[in-house]
Amino acid sequence: MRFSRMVSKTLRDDPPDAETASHRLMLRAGLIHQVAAGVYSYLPMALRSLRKIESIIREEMDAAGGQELMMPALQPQELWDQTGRKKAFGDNMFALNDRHGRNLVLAPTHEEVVTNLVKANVQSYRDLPQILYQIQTKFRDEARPRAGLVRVREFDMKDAYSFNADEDSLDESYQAMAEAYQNIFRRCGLPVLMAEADSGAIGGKDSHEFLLATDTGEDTVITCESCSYTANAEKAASTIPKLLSEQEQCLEEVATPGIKTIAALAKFLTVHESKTLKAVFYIADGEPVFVTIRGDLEVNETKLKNALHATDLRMADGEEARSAGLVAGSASPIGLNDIKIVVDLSVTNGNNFIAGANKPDVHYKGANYPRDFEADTVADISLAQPGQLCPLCGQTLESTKGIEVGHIFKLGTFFSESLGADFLDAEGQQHPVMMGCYGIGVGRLLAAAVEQNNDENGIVFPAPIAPYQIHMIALNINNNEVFEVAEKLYRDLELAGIEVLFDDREDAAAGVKFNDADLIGLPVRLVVSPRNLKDGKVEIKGRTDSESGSVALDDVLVSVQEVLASLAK
RNA sequence: CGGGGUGUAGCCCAGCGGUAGGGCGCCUGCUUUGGGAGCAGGAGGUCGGGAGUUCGAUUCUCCCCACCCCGACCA
Repeated sequence: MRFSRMVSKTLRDDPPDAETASHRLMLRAGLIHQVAAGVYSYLPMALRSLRKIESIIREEMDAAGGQELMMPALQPQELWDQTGRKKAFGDNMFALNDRHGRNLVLAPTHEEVVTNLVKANVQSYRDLPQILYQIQTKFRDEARPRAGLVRVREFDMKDAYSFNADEDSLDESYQAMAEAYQNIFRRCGLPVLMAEADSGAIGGKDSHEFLLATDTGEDTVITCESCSYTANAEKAASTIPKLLSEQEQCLEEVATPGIKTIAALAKFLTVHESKTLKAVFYIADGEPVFVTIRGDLEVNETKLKNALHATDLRMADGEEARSAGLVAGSASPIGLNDIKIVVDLSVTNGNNFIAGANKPDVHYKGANYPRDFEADTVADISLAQPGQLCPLCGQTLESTKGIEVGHIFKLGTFFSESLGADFLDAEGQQHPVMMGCYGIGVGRLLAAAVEQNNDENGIVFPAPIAPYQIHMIALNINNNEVFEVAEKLYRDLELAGIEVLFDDREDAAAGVKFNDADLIGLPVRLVVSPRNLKDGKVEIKGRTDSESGSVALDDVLVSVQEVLASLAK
């Protein structure tokens, strides 16, 4: 490709609205163009990268036994009513009417359609298992699109769906997909974290997320430094050091004037925060829930939601808390009636806690569970934190931010039961098909790759997904020799099947060309200039090399092939 | 949905109650070519939209819209 013919322009200034590196750099390098909030055009170079990622995904999906198909984005709402997911997605789903007034939606994902397709085509255990996949545009009306291509409303996504006769078979498909995912990210040149994940309201027993570690990621991953334990913070478990059990004390009021926070309480009474009880008040599916947890820990709302089997969970506001008889700063499960009480496991580990007394400026000391208050539910609802201990090996846990680029789920029979996708087993018994689903956000993966791979000068594309392999600059192209050598080299490289972006601009200064090359970030830069040609040489430099080298004109092709081969490893 | 911010040329921005400016980019010509060059000439704007105040509004007031950031949200 000739730079002079490219439709996209690089921007001299950083776009002021773009905060995250990938958003800023993709706009500056002319990879994407914003159309609306969370809606982008992919310019030719970004599309080339996207296609490369897609083709790696296709190869690995096919190798894992997947069959590609294409399904409509435009779907009847009725289909989503059958599974109840119209309501579940709510405002996140784009909905529209056709000319007859029929209700249609733009699909945020395709379980309904693919399950119906399988229902029509699979009747026997002999037809199973199946893995079907698609790479297509999906739509979600995100409450807040952000960070360029990281969270958008229209996006390119690979989704695979497995259909199995039983759990063992589902396990095999799930395992095959997990391995394919590892292959995909490795082949893209992207180190990925595979983390245990919350399976959500519909998910079955297993779920894993694939994340690229970046400081700007939306997800937090808890990892163990010494074993393989890796889990999304929403899901992660941790071992909390046991407290020494003391001789049980009596419940006794203690004056705590003006004390409203755990930190102030612990300081005032000169005890560790772990000797206090924290009280948090939630509304779960419209019903008030009182939660108590040790003062040094935080509530994990995902775990809480799961423990309550709730679909909607939020913190209660001050008014709701007051009307339930709670006193801000001194709230307590002790003496509470008529409210569901959830007690974190940590509260059963330790005794003689300092707890609120539901009276202003007064706390209890010597609070003990279950002597002094009851629980409707006791469960692990605490947020795993770095510094706590690994539930598998007991070593210290760490925390990393990451961007979720893939997610795999065992779905079970939710969709097949709602939509009647059954099969007959060898005994002639009818069963709903077991399902799994496996997604990769392709556009998001591109953004995450840029987010993870850049420096102060621009993008540093991993070679497998770079739009071109070579960025060739001709300096002083009006010089006849430069012109002829560069043109010939361009032809030779292309004939050798090497992808070249050839900066043939006549009017751009050397500095402009160098800066654009750094900004776009292709793996290898060649410079043809009068200075090097004097010695019969061409300059060659890897994007991450600090120094450039030079090679004789006749050896350029071989050198380039060698460098690219070493990058492919 | 709450909080904050921004809308002026392709991009980044300044400005002001009297009808709009700079830098970059773009076009023409000349000069120039190793890290965002120089000279000369030129094109390009319903100042986000609507209403109001005013002799006059890009500027003041109100309403709306769009976009960005934080939070809520993200099967």
